[in-house]
Amino acid sequence: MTDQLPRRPARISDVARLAGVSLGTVSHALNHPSRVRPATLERVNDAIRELGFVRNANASTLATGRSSNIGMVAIAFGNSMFVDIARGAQRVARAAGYNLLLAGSEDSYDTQGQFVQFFDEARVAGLLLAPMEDSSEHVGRMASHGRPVVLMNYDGPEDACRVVVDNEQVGYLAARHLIERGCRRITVFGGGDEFQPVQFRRRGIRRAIEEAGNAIEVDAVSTDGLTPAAGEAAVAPIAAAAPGERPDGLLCLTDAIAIGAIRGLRTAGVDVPGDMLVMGCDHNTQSWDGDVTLTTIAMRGLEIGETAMGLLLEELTTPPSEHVHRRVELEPRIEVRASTTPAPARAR
Amino acid sequence: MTDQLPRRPARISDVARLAGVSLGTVSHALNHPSRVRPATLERVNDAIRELGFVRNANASTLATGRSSNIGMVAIAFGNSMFVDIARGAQRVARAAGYNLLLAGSEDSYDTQGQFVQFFDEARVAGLLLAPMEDSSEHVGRMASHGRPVVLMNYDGPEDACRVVVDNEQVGYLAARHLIERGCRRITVFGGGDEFQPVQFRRRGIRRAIEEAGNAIEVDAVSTDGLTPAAGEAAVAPIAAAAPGERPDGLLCLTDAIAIGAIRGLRTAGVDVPGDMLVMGCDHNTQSWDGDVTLTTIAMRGLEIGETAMGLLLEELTTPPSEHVHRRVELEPRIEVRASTTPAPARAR
DNA sequence: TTGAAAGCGTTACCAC
DNA sequence: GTGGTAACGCTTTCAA
Repeated sequence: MTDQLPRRPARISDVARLAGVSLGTVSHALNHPSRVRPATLERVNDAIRELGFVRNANASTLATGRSSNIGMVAIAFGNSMFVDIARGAQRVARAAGYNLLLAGSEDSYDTQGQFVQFFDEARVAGLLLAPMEDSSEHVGRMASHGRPVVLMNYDGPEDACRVVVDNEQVGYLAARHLIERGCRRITVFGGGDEFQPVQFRRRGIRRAIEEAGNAIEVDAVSTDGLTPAAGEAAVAPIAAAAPGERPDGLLCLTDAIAIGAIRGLRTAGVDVPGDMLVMGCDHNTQSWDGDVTLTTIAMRGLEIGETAMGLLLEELTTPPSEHVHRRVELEPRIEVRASTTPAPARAR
Repeated sequence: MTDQLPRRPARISDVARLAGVSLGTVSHALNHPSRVRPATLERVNDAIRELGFVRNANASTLATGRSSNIGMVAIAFGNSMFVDIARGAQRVARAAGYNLLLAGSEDSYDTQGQFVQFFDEARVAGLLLAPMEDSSEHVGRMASHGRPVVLMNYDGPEDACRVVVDNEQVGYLAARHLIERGCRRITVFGGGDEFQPVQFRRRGIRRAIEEAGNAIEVDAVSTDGLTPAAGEAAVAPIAAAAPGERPDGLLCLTDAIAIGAIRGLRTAGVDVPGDMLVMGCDHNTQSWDGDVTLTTIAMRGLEIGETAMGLLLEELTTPPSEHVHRRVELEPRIEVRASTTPAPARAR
């Protein structure tokens, strides 16, 4: 099959020599087959196969100045929304002849910057970025090098196209759901106020509460982080309160926190959903490993990815002078599950 | 901040001119700062900053013939095990100064081949591959170009290092769990016999059944695919059977199928875990969106990723003549949840 | 310590 | 149609 290991890969010139044609002809055969006589083409292809030749994309990008690679850096693929986004973007990219390269920033702005730099150095055609905070600096760097950036899931001052989900509506839907299920005393649970989606969700929650008039009592408990462990730790006082003293609904600002909270409550003997309804907000299936399935809000990741890649491709094929940045907003949807469905009403 | 958009990015020669040194000196400043006089270095760095210079990695890779990028292609990141693998690999790669680039083959051998080709063209240093079937062809191609490949989660004839989880043990643990929980009539549920992990799991199931003597009645139902929808469709006859006629335990060969099966059973009025215990096998949190939390087997993805990247880095730094391929096998662990925990025994 | 110059593998333009 | 040949931007060796 494969001959001896050719430590040095075959080059176009090797193919040319073997096929008995010139280097330029091989290049033509590769890039504009129609401009080459069929017989010659065949000889070239035979030589390519025989040598196991694989074109060097680095040289190619260097020579042409263009690349068919698009980079995507997301907060963390541990959050399944970003996996969905990646899948949606991937699909659209491939259909258009582009490759999507993925990198996870692991929740760190520095790491995000390193990956942006990496893709910049790799001279990708464009970048999809799902940041966690104002990333004008990173966006600006790419843009000043002529590489378009589309932001996802973040609304900031950056000068770029973006696709977001209406996070105020996320909070609104969540709060209204608990109210409709009979909660009169709701605790908004979780930290992360430095993250924009969380801020918006809080605003939506407020709107739902106001709509419900004075009927609802609300307070807030902060967690130290957004992990299940943080949720479990911070829920202890609530779990320890007397039945009459504790909230009947826990609105968690992320799914990860919700899972931890449920674990903490049940450990302390508070039943979910029997004694308290609990829900999450961000459809992070990766977090769904608790004992109870979680009501949450679907973030439509697939569509975010598809839309964002669509905007990027559009920008790629439009003269910069004619391009106008756009902002697309998608509506979230609630997904009701066991954690807010007390036994009597529970589907069997 | 950023000046006019320099449609053409700054090159080393631009930096050299601005700093008043030669091109070679700038390159030295970039790659061997210690060999450059501090004052010169500073002038160079100022120029770099001023011009917003970003090194062209394509040119660099082309000139040196080496790359600090490693590619990973996995079946699909919709399966959370592969996300875990990627995170583990990422961590180890970065610590060693490598970048990990991710691509999802979306369950298609062709797509996998295209990404392998892509990484081959990009001249990555090495490749992590989580294939779904014999990929000797892809492995061989990379290997013959001097690029090491480490396989993950697959045991095939390929000539390469690999990290696998003991899938026979997966099946064994699953079956023994159901037996211990009192099941006497178990249906092994799901298709995918063309996939190696599934084959191994079946073997382990058989071993557990044999160990239990003649006490256990077993049969098998095939699904048409591995999706929740396939599981839901195929479970209909079981759900329709009279209580005395149906199994008391359903051992699903993947989590995705299990979720579908549970949905189908409950829709038909069969309670899980009340009337029947159901479990999955592959710890795919992405599938966990049913009404009941799922007992499953943890696949230790993080460790697979870390170990595989470790092997790859080792191979990268060993002369090919001295390298000997290794196979590392990790032991799975069971995670018990609601779908196999009937009410009486259920933790509250 | 710095500079000049020869590649790295492709592409693309221009002759033939 | 095909064959030269000059870039592309960087690294690295060798001299100065």
